[in-house]
Amino acid sequence: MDKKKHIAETALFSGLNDQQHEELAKIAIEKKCRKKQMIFTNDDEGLGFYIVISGQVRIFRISPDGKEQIIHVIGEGEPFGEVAVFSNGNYPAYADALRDSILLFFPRDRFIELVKMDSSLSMKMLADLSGRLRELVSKVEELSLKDVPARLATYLLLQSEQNDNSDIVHLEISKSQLANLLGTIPETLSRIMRRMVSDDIIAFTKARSIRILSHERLNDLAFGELRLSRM
Amino acid sequence: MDKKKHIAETALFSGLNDQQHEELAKIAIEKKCRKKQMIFTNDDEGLGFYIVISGQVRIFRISPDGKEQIIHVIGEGEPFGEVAVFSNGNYPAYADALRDSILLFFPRDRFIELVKMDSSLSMKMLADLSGRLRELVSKVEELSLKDVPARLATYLLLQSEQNDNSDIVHLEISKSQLANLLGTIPETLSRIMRRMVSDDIIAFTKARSIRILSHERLNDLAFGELRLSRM
DNA sequence: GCACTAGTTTGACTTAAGTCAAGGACAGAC
DNA sequence: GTCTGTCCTTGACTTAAGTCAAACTAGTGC
Repeated sequence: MDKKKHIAETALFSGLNDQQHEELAKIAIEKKCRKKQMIFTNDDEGLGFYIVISGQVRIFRISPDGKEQIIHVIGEGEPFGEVAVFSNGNYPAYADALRDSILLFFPRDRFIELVKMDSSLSMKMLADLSGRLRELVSKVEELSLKDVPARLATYLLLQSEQNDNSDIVHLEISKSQLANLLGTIPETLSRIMRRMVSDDIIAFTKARSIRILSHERLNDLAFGELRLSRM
Repeated sequence: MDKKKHIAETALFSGLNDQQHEELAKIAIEKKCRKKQMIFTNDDEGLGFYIVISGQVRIFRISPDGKEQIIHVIGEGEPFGEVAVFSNGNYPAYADALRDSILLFFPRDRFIELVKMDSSLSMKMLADLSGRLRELVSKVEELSLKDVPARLATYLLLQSEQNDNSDIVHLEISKSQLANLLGTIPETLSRIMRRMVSDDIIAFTKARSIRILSHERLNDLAFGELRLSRM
């Protein structure tokens, strides 16, 4: 595998120069994991961070009675586990693979050496962590201040936006995992989708493909200006 | 006001040397604000970040119908607004003063110049943002996976822990604001406190002073291993 | 000390969403 | 094509917690 090429293609490191990519590739270790394989838990010491080269990883927490809350879904080219690199201690959550995945692992000590020597790399990492914080602030808002239909609407709009405001949203994760991401259970998600179909806001073209019938009404739903009909 | 002295006393910058404190003091601007004064909104461009020298600030989001979710309560010596410095765009939330406050403001452009020149400063900021991320991951977990009594129990245990596991917790914010922090409403908070008093888990010594009667049962409540009696 | 305002508590009632169970649909392996 | 296991849907029911309103308490300013 051409580690340097993959590193250069990530959003995180793409603005760095060839020499920097070379240095990063030197310390990066390729790791493969199978679907459902645990990558780290919150009992594990934070020995480094990862970038997904192929596949998909979720970062999540588990409650004592086994319920899961997904914090992030990490797609190709994206980093995860950075927090443990820059603050002593364990990883703050669990990470496992939603699909068979190939990862690059950056050992903490060696990576920190690079960061200390290279201010453009440290600026990249500061921007990365700040972006993560923005996401989490929004997630806290949604979990506290929005009901589940509004959360789903927000998610669908965001997926559409990442696809040039396309009418078709292809779910990149299963509905059960989507429920875990939205802070609800699969039963509730299923019911809400049915109500959105009944209200002509969305339609299902295939199992995991949703057509948005009205961006405007979906937007109103996301911002609390519309409620779903009861069934 | 001796800016350099205050900067040196903050957890964020305390490990830096005298010269660094000098540089930071040169760019820092003192700002005063009154209780309830808005410091920034999420429509404001992120021109810099702040440190609380005295007083108390909350970072929060508001829903369309006016409900508030507090993201962080910022006490003396603590920074806020850092996210906007390292990622382009607006501040990610609102900030206002819970008490009359004195702040130091660090303009974004001048601060970034310092960070780029000084790897120990960039490492400090990376650690700061990572600590913030840890807090937010826990908050997401609590809002999704814990009921309100467990959230309150968790909060009280944390306050106690920060006071050497004292039996007495003095609430540093009003109960209404505590409800906003815990993602609930004052009515619910009041009812749950009453049930905890009835179950002999806590007692009120004064309006804002809580005596923890059983750390163990409070801990069990926090981790879902105990439920409150109904009233 | 008094009046006013803000914060808190309490009651009655409603609702969003969870629990539990079972059936249906889909995907993968042989 | 068939079988098995997993994912998803649906129904019945329950519950945590929210809404609305009013009363009570605490804090502040004069």
